[in-house]
Amino acid sequence: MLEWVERLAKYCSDQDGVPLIAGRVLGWLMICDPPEQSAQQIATAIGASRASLSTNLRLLSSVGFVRVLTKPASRTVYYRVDDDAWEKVVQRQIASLASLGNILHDGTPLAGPSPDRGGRLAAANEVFRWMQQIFDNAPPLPSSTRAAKE
Amino acid sequence: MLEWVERLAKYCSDQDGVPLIAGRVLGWLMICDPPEQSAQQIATAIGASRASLSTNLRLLSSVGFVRVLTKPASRTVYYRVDDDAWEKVVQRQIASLASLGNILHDGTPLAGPSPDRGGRLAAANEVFRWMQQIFDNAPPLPSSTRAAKE
DNA sequence: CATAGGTTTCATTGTTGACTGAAACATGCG
DNA sequence: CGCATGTTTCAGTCAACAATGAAACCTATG
Repeated sequence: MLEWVERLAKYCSDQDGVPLIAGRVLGWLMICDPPEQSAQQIATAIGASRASLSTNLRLLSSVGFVRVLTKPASRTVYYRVDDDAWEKVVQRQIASLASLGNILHDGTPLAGPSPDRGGRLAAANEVFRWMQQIFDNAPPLPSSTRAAKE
Repeated sequence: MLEWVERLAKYCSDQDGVPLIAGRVLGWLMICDPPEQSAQQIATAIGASRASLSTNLRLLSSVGFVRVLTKPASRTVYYRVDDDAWEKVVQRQIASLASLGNILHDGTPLAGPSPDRGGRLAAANEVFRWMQQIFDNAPPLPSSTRAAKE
């Protein structure tokens, strides 16, 4: 249970630069029952200070990974992971790669007209064209399919 | 010229956690003439200490982004960006996302059997299946095409 | 075998950013 | 109005890491 949370948190921290505690929050919110929990509940579950929770919950909701919801007749705020959180993660990674492709594309005219037989920038640009093409021909994301069902 | 290098370096540092100087080295090696340069040359080009160059060149070659090559009758070591460097970047990002998909998949049995009507983990797993499928149906990478040409 | 050009190691410095406790802040209830 | 519960802000600590200069380390060449 908590080991799995820690595994996900480690991924977030190592690979994506997300604060460790934010990763733990995400992990916990993916498997907790019920799916919506107060800052206090999360804090005790993952063993972090309330201050950290405040900071990280604000971060996570500002980037759209968790939803903030309030229940009637209760003054506590509940947090819940957004159903499309991981889709956003994937989309952002792809967008980030695309922008890297743009940078490299912009660099093409700068490369010296040297005996650089088709290497370097040409190879780089090919890769990003390849990626572009893949996503152009890709089926729609699951979320849009889900939305269309209604 | 150097502004472009800086732009790429900033991307590397901000988005990928690569040290700023390593990003500058990569950028410079993408557009310099000739394509292979000594640590000294790079150092003066991007304005960094030789110590930093040593550290970052070791890093970059250990992860396969730059090649180390020596010329006969010269004791200086030359560095050159690998033609497939950016392809590796893309591949690693994809692999990283796939491993994230695995983590989330492994979490599925942990989710409480609560009234979590198809949300959360199910949605997450859909996204990664979607991604998997895309790359399964994708054309081969440019590098393999290039290799086949010979 | 000494030297010179080039590269690496080492210890230090500076900066960044996560994390925390304590205090301040809001808000529903008696 | 005061209290209790829950959340946020603030200032400070601490660890991690990039970057550097200086010194040590090769190794071809004369």
